[in-house]
Amino acid sequence: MASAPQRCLDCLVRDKSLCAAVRDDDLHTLSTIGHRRVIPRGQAVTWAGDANTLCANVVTGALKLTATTDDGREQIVGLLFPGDFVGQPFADQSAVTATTLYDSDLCMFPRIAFERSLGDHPTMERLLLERTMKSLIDARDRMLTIGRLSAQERVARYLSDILRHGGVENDDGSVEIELPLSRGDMADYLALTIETVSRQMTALKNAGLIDFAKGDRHCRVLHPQRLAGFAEV
Amino acid sequence: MASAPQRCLDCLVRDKSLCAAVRDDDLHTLSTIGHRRVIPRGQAVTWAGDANTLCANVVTGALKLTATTDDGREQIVGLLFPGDFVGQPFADQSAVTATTLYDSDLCMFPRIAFERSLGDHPTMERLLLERTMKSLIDARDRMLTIGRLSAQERVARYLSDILRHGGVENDDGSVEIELPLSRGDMADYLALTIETVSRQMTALKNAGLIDFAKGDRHCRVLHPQRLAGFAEV
DNA sequence: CGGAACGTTGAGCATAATCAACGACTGTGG
DNA sequence: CCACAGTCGTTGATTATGCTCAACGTTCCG
Repeated sequence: MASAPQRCLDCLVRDKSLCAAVRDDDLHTLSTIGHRRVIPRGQAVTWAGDANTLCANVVTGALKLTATTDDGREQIVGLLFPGDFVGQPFADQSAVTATTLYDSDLCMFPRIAFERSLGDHPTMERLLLERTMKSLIDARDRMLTIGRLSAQERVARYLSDILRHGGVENDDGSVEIELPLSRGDMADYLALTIETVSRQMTALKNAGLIDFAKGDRHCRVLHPQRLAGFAEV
Repeated sequence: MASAPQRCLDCLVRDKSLCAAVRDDDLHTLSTIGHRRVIPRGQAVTWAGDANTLCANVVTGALKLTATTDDGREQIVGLLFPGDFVGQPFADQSAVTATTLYDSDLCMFPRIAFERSLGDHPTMERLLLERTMKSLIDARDRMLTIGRLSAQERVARYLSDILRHGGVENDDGSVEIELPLSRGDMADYLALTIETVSRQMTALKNAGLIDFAKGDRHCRVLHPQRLAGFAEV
């Protein structure tokens, strides 16, 4: 039996993606159906309502999952980062539109072939189940955020979430974070308008909680504790 | 090998619950770990944040899944009806509070034992995966509803959803529906207040779209098409 | 230089929340 | 049998939150 190709063994997300559930020896078949591709920033890889042909692992970059009304109102219903899985096995139609936020490297599989792989690798199917359940909890948690928190709380909560995942701590207790979303995308994520997001950011700045020394997308959180306090929940 | 007990073969949700993925011959082990219990209306069966010990199939009745803020703001993040599955395998903590909306008959399993059963029955695990993905789509769809629709649209959409699932059509094209939620629960479901829900219901009534001849919880939809039009999306 | 994308800020407004009162219905206990 | 409290739903008056519309600054890139 052929062994796994080096490009899979060396993959940046070998231990973070669904592939983590597959042993090196068994990686062969998966590797034959998957192919890597860099998708430029701002490009959609699946469209809500269209035929569901694609599954993929995010290797680098980030994507937003969006739902939209007929008249164009948009809601970001999920964010994907390296190691995350894109797509919905066993569905004929795509439920969401997936768009890259940066140039993103995806390891793409034809949906049908990927479904077969799931059947061949129970450990991978189990991991997908656990991740799907985790995504469901996230989605429900965001229903509470969107439905019941004030604009101020939503923004504070968003910053706190980012801080929890990838903040870099300074000596003085402040934390530096990179904001993966533009103000517009933050608005679509938090179900607000751009203007409201902007106003709440300046409000937090004026309150001395955060600072923007290095540009709009780089944020220094001066008082992580107090910020978390604003986020309630 | 022992065969499945008659109470399982005769079960109301034999073909609708996760058990539908298990053949009669294999139902034995599942039947030994499950026990039926009627939970009175308004009682919680899992609490968000508490130890996650329970999984169950809904046999009769209905439940709401809720998330709440520290200060008591509530959001209904899901509704469960006969055949639906309650619980989250592989998690130590419950993410949501599940509360009965009516006296409800549940077929309950200890979580750990149920997880073992999932491993023993790949077809059931597959069905759970598909249902979890379906729930995720529902949750994301509701994020759009809650985040981007007006009060009027949310209420119209809610009624349309119910109509689609279990409306009884009359000769004249109107459709009768039973509302499973009180105005208060509708408010928590749609991220509105009771007053706003009430006002929107009367607005729809005054617009000649719906009628309440048989009480507040029974609704006659006079113009399903036009109602759907109000729901946009 | 001009234009596009992004972000901020201000003024005014609209939608839904809040606060309050009231009616209908149900079950309980005197 | 009635009084009573409790739950549920409706309606009105007022307010506040966040949206809309508009202007303007900055950065980046052709």
